[in-house]
Amino acid sequence: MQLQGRKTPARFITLLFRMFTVYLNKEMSKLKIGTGQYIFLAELFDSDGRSQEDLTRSTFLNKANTARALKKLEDLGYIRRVSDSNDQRVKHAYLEPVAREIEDEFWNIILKWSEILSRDLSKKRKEQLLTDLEKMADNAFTYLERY
Amino acid sequence: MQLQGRKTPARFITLLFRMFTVYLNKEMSKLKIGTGQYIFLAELFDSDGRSQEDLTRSTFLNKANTARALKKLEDLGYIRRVSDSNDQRVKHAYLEPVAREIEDEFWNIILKWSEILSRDLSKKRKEQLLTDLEKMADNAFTYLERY
DNA sequence: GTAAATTAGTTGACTTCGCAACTTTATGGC
DNA sequence: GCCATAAAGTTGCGAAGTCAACTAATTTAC
Repeated sequence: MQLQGRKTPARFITLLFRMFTVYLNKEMSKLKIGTGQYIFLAELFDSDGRSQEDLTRSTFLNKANTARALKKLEDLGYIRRVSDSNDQRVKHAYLEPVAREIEDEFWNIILKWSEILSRDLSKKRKEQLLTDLEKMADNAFTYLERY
Repeated sequence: MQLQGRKTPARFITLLFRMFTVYLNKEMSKLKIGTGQYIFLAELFDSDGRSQEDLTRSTFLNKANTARALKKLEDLGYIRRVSDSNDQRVKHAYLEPVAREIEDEFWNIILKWSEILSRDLSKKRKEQLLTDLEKMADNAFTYLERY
């Protein structure tokens, strides 16, 4: 693969994301979900019952998009949305059993891609890389927070 | 920043891309371009006169999307599209002087983000990270090629 | 040399995403 | 308590992206 021109982290991340999207579009179609729903399912598998506002913040997507993606997941039967009893403005998203049924396959798709990416990297290198990726994400987050 | 749940390269890349998009949307609006045009301008600044097919392959976007994004860049006056004299099917995209005028500012926006990301990483660490990102991109590319 | 297959690009229909305006509910100041 | 403000979610509209069907030009097979 020949990336001509400037090699910056930003360029590689864009490229890696684009390739991941191509992969996801093919693999996730088996589970009847698209790239628009993938990220929300991942968040909910990590911790169920989050509010839309919370999901919006942790995905860095727009709240309008969150509302529509969750609506679609609800229509598909993967989640249900429940109003907070203390604050009627807030809606929490809860996974339905159907979602749990695909959870293993879902993570396998993500893990497979992660293995493809880190092929031929030593265990030590992989760990270092994950640490650095986390550091970058943290730096970006801190910057955007005080933007 | 608290990424709960599984820490895989794939998750971090998704997150980093999302944050980059938020940043780009704000910064690139100064140059009157959106995220849809950014990636094509970057490619053309790297090497001018590429064909749409070539740009489609190196961005991992859909050729339909390439056609429309270039049409928009053409309408904005940033590029012109010229048919190949040997193969009338092929169209090459060439940067117009107006595009060259914003090139420095364009790259500064990208470089600034790259610096934000790698803040507090040693020079050695940064180099290692770039090498590893390139390796991952190469692995992904190889995989998708023989998909 | 010509018909069939391939390739580059375009278009239509649809999904994903952002922005801004809106509704509804909650909070703060006085 | 009451009004202004804020906060969570929804909706309209336009931009960005995918897929599949199409057109036009080129290549391949015989």
